[in-house]
Amino acid sequence: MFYTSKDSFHLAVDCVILGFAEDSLKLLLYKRDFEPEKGKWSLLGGFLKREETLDEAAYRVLARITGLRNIFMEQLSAFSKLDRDPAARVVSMGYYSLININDYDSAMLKQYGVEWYAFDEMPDLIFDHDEIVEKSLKRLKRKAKTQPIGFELLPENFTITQLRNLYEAIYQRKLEPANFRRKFMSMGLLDRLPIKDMNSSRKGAFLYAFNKEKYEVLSSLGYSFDVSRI
Amino acid sequence: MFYTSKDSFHLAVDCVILGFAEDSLKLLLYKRDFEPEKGKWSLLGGFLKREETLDEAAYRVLARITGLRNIFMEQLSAFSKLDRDPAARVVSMGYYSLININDYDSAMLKQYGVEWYAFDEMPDLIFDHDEIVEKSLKRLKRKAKTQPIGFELLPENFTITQLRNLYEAIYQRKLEPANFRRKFMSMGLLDRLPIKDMNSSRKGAFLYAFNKEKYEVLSSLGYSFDVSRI
DNA sequence: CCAAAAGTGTTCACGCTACACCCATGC
DNA sequence: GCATGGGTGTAGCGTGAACACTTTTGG
Repeated sequence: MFYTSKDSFHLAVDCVILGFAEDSLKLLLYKRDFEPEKGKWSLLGGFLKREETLDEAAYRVLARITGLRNIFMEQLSAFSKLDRDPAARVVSMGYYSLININDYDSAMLKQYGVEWYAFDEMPDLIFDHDEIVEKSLKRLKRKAKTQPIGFELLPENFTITQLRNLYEAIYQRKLEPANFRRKFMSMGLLDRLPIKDMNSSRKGAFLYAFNKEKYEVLSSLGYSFDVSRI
Repeated sequence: MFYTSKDSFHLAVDCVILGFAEDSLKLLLYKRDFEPEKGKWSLLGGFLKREETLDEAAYRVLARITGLRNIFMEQLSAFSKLDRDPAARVVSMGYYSLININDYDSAMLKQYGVEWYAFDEMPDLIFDHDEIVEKSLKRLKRKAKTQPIGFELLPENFTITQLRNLYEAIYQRKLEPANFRRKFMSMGLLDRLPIKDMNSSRKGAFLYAFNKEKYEVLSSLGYSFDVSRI
């Protein structure tokens, strides 16, 4: 039959799992307990199975380690260099996901040999995983400007200063506190709670929640989220 | 050995080849001369071979039909639904490329059974190829706003009106001629030639050329191409 | 009262919008 | 001279950038 004459390939998914804590972006890395490259650090990955799509495989890998479902996750791109995995020809689909680091069950960390790393303290990764990480950061930077995906990285309630710290970590530059606040307030997508966070200042800072429903309504009416010019 | 226990898959590439003529965007479609779905229209595609990357496979497919090389081409995303190809499990990587339709050797059209279609006159496509096409249009729309990729679709020399017609086709809305002209002129990336195109008006319209070198210099200095607000 | 973070006000400049207007030329 | 598309001028408005200022409260 026609198709059987064609080459076939192992297909994998590799996930860049991003979180935000202590005012900086982190990613979850895995210390390999199997060959090749046993003992070295890598992204979380796995092989595609016959009865699942790539997206399903990526969610399976994520859920196995973090226990989390219904997470923001997106395809990056395919990585298909001939010798990227020295042991065999493997084509890999890169994914990235954004998780609220507090939701993450830290008991899982030891159990699976995974660890959070800030980007400037990251060990060398195997294969072309550095390239996948780089791509995920670029994507996050681009996407955060026109879609409210930043909130995926924050707890449900947050102060404007926390939100600004997140955007400063993503954009990698300082943002004017006054103008940043006004910009986000003016979009009308943040609900102010009658609660103050008293940890960071004597005056206390109001907590806010992102109103996803309102975003979707406005979005469907043609309004666009745009924080590309802050 | 570890890897041999894993499933393996046929991998394909499918290319959305876009051109611009008669003030509208077109794509190159292929009338299949093999099963499955023989006689129906599809994107140009092919199977990945053992000794090539996905990008190489996409360029090979493009070159075979158009004879063109050094073309703008980019990965869209992977398509991996279980039954997308009824004959076998095939995971496909979608690509899109932008070509100057005049460079295209029209003798090839008949020889390979391919044809240009405007989007509103497009026949139904096989498998999930409509989805791939849709994705390519979305990508083009997004990308054209912050990168000068529109020029890939035009001949080397063009009038400002032609350029505006292209952007109107991409954005799918009318643009103010006066403001559009000023916006592009102010970027300093268009070289005016001492030649007028006399076809479209009595007065004649100057021809321009996109100065890629200047763009790359400015780009590396941190200036950004941005026509997102016209 | 003071320090420090939260939050508000205000000015300025730039760039987009809208539309009026001039230009060149073939008929 | 007039119709037509090419091209310029310009007033008004909105918004981002910068920075001064007020508020709150624990020490």
